[in-house]
Order: sequence, then structure tokens, then C-alpha cells
Amino acid sequence: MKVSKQKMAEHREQIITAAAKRFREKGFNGIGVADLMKEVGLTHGGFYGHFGSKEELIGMASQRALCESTKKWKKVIEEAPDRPLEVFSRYYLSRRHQMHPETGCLFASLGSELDRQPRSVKEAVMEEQLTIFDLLSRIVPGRTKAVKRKQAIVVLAGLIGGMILARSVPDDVLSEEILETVSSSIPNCVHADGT
Amino acid sequence: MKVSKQKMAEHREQIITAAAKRFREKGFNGIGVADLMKEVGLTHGGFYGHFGSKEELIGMASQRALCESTKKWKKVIEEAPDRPLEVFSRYYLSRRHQMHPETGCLFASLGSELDRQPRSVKEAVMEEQLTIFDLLSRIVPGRTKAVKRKQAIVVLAGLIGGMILARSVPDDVLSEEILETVSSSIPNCVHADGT
DNA sequence: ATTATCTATAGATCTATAGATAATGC
DNA sequence: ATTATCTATAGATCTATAGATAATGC
Repeated sequence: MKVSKQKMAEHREQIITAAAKRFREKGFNGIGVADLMKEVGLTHGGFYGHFGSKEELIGMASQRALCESTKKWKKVIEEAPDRPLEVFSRYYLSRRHQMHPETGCLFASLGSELDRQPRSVKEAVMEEQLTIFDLLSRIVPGRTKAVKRKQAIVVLAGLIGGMILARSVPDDVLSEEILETVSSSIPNCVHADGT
Repeated sequence: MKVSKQKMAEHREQIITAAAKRFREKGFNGIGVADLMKEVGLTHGGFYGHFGSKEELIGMASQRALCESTKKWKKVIEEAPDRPLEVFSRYYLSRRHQMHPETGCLFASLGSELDRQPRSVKEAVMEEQLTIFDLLSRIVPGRTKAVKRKQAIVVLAGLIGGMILARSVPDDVLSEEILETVSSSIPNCVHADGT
């Protein structure tokens, strides 16, 4: 029943990856350790050889989810050297993102649960959050670094709130209106203060 | 053990009120029927004389929470006839609101859980959401009703996202920076497009 | 007589641990 | 010999129901 050290490391990665997906899909309380382990092909007892607690996994999985998003966003931005902010906003506020929280932004799928997580989880999240601020700082207008950072925060807040509002509504027409309205507002909004 | 019809109606209200508070504080899964009933001074078995299921209570409590917020916001806005938008934004993005999710905006405390709730809950939420759009439409700049509505959506999205970002972080300095940055951006941001 | 609430419990979860098992890696 | 995983289970939840109890309201 024992597996090689390398296999074990793979298992650990698989558990984190599955958790990052299912937590975003079902919430931190929406899936249990047993089901996660079953998805990876292991039994639930084995979980505690990899992690000290579910809480520890929540921290790892949250960081993983945000890190994945940052990578994807970087790619999207690099592939649109002109108007990167507009392209990124549309990408974030797309119908596709709305319908697939399990592979999307952690703040949109679990943001309001983060405040109720232990400090260790919030610390892991903050680390990635700062990276995202830096990434967005490069594509928003603004004369100084400080202004760009502010713009990045404002943009991210608008995107997260827009997606949460759109997802919270059972009416497709209204949720599409929300996505379209917020994403249209961003380039304009941002130009006002900075450049 | 039976109580009068009026007392029973009061109990029902108390259950909804307690739920609206505790759900925002601990999440929809963070408090159970038994504890809610204990808070009201009843036993858990009695719950199902008032509601068919916990899900039904989640719908009622969500609507209640949003309705309370709308009332408070209306008051805040009416008490600041000049610069209502700025005053409201500062009120929403205050440290006080950050520290008290249990009496604050449902979208900030439970927004990302709403997508995982059954349709009946989302319908109850949407009803109040439209009222909020109307309320904010009155204080944002814009030449036409359509533009004002769009501005209202953009503002609400920014506020919700800003509060969620601020709460998700374990560092007081960073979270205050987020609140201040987003709330400073709103009057500017909004003037750009509309009036 | 009706019924709001209580007591007791069923049945399903869920996190975590203990000890057994069997494969790795010295 | 060490250890990653499995089996089995403890102990704590949680939603929901059934039947008893006692107060209301006809």
C-alpha cells in the first residue's frame, strides 16, 4: 500500500488541485475530506498523512487557486499588448467565467467566506493578492506607481463585486446586464483619475 | 407549551432576525437550526412548525438582511442631501462595517455563497437587489435613467468587491488602504461617464 | 378541539485518530 | 526498518420527523 516518495508528492499535489477546484465549486464546507480523497483515488484516512487538518488544506488550496488565476490572467494580458485592461476586464467578466466558478477567481467564488477563515488562510491569500495588485498595476493608467496601485485595487474590487452580483441573480438577462455594465465602466472609470 | 397566534408570529420574526444576523456572521453553514432556535429561546424541534426547511429560512433571512441594509442606506443618504454618494460610499466602506458583517451588507458577508443556493433564495435576493439599484440610481450622476442605473450597478459592484477584499486580508494597514482607495475612487469614477 | 412547542431520536454527514497492511528504500 | 495508505471507528455535528404535552381559542 505504500507508494514511492515521488508518487506521494504527486498525490499531495492532486489533493490540493482537487480541493482548489471543489472548494470553488461547492464552498469550503460543501465538500469533505472523504470525497476529495475519493476524487483523487485514495481513502479518506490517508488524508492526514498529507495535511494536519482540513484547515491546512484550505490554505494551500486557496493559494493554489489564486496562483492559477494569476498565471491565466498574465497570459491573457500578454496576448493583448494594446488595450490589455479592456481585454482582461472582458475576460474576467465573461459569461464563461460566470458559469465556471470551479476554475475561476477565488475571490468571486469564496471571497465572502475568507473573512471567516483562520489567520493562516488569510495570510496565504494575502500573499497572492499582492501579486495580483502588482500584475494589474502594469496595465492600468496612472502617472506614478502609487496611483497605479490604487487603480489596480479599484479595478479588482469592481470585477469581483460585478461577478458576485451577476452570479447571485437567477435571471440571465439581469446577470448579463451586470457583467456588461461593469466591464464597460472599467476603462472609462480608470482614465478619470490617472492618465 | 402552545403560545398565542401573535406570540407565534413574533417567534417567527425572531427566528428570521437571528438567522439574518448569524448567517452573516458565520455563513449559511456556520450555524445550525438548533443553535438559532436556542438563541430565540425555543427548542430545535419547534423550528419545523415555522419553516419547511433550513433552505426556506435562508431565503427569508437573506431578504430580511438586505431589506434592513436598504433602510439604513436610505437614511444615510437622506441625511446627506449634498454629496450623498460620497457619504454613502464612506459609510459602506467604513472600518465599522468591515468589523461587523453580522449587521452589514449581505453581499459582502455571503455574496459568494449565493450562487450555490437554490433558485428560491436567489429570487428573494434579486428582488431586494433591484430595490438597491433604484435607491443608488437616485444619488449617482447621469443624464438619463439608463445611465444612472448603470452607474448604480458599477458603484455597488465596487463597494462589495472592496469590502470583500478588505475583509479577506489579515493586515489592518492593507485592509484600510483598500477601503480608503476604493471609497476615494467612487465619486471620481462615476463622474467620468455620466454628468 | 386545535395546535405551538418540546422531547427524543433517526439517519446522514463530517473531522480526526488508531492500528493493520504492504510496498519502498536503506 | 520505515512509512504511505487502508480499514474501522470514535465522537461530534446537522437536518428533519414522530409523538407527547399543555396552552389557546372556538
